[in-house]
Amino acid sequence: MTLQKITNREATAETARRRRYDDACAAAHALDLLGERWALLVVRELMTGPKRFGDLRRDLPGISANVLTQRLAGLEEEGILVRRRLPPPADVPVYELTQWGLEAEPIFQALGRWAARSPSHDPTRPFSAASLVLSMRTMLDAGRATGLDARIGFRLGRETFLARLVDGAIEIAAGPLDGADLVLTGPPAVVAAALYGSVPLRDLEAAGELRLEGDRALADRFVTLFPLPAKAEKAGTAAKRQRAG
Amino acid sequence: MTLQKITNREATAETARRRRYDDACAAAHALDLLGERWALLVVRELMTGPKRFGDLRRDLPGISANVLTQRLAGLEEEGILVRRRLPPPADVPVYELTQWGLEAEPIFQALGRWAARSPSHDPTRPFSAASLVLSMRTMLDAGRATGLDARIGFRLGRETFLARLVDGAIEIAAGPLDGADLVLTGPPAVVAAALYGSVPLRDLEAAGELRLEGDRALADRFVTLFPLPAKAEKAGTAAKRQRAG
DNA sequence: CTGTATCCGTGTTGATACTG
DNA sequence: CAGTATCAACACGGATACAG
Repeated sequence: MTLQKITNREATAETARRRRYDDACAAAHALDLLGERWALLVVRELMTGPKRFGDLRRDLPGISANVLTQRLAGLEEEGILVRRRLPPPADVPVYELTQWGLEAEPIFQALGRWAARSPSHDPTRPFSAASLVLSMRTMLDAGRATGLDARIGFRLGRETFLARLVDGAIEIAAGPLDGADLVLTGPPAVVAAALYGSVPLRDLEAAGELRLEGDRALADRFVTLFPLPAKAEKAGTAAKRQRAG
Repeated sequence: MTLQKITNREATAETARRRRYDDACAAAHALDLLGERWALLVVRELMTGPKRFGDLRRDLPGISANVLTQRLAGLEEEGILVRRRLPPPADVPVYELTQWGLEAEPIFQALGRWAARSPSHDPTRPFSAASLVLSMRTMLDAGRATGLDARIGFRLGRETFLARLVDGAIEIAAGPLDGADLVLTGPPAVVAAALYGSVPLRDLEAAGELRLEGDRALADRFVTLFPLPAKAEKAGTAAKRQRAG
């Protein structure tokens, strides 16, 4: 049995090496590190702060426990995250990105900005709190936000986030909602519907899916700050044009 | 046999749907589009212009013909690239990114910038011409390049590229070397060794791996324009520090 | 040259069960 | 709650051979 384990480990190590791209390009190396299925989404979920194993399972619909275990081990080995224990009295294991892991955020911004133009993007899927936070950081239109100075709180499931809008920039972090001018409470998908789906705030409120507390005029302006780019042409259209031209 | 094919197609379509992330996050959708093995590298190779099937096979060491076929089909279906025929007398099939596909370049820049800090990055691997061009666009230090106005040509295998340095920015495209102040000839990996590996130009020249024609002082300055970021801490170091702190 | 067909090893997944 | 262990199904990737 031990022999079996050893040969298995050697076999998987060997194939892991074979599955890497034999390519000096740094982008290809990034895929060696983050390209396995689920890896990037695990990192995404940790971008807003440390999480427990069970949190990650809940926030990544479809991942199985053993795959999550493998990804966490691999990402830790590469120095992208750290497994540690919260100090007592919590004393529970959590996974936390390293500084370098945190610096992967521009990757999500580039991916998100680009894919927002995809004709086949379906936004009516599960949406995690971390995704919402990252998307706001990504999609804020600096021009539309200039001159706005405000604090907006979000209650998304069990977590709370505070956003500070200053001079066309946005800063969002998990934490208490002290001093918020406005607080939005609801599932991430509903907040997203308001920001990106052009669903009127009062409709969401009337449906009981979203709760607003505080400066409602601020809320009305806030939902206009995240314009989506135009969709790319559907597959085939571009080809037809090329043939016609 | 036809029945077999049909059921196979249905089966693969079904699993393709299952293998997508059930996630509204745009970054997750980007992974649905580009996350399959080799997909992103195929796009990378096309970032510098249309290529033929055989070119892609050559420039992607390790990809197999059927995988390349599948990826090209998938990327075409999503509207990321187009298969077309070059006009006579060439009259050969080529693959070309759509406008939207070209807009994926920031993804490579984010991935490359981040992975350049990886402790496990091994730059002594095969290096394609497209990778070199993208890496120069990514890593140019605008500060170091200010005030520099020059045209530098590259002969990399069968292809030639002309870079225009203007006011801290770089523009590189495939094309003739007309009006170049300097021309570098050699394999992409050797040029990379000069730009990123701090290998002196005259050593590479003496070894017969690189040829310089034109303004040699310009060459000496050019190779200083692409500084690499500091490596992240090795896996374990950060963890130790966290435990110690 | 441009792919397609086929075979096979194996990684991924999801389920179940189990440990601490 | 936080994983580990095992297993079966299956599609994917890779190599080779082959076809238009």
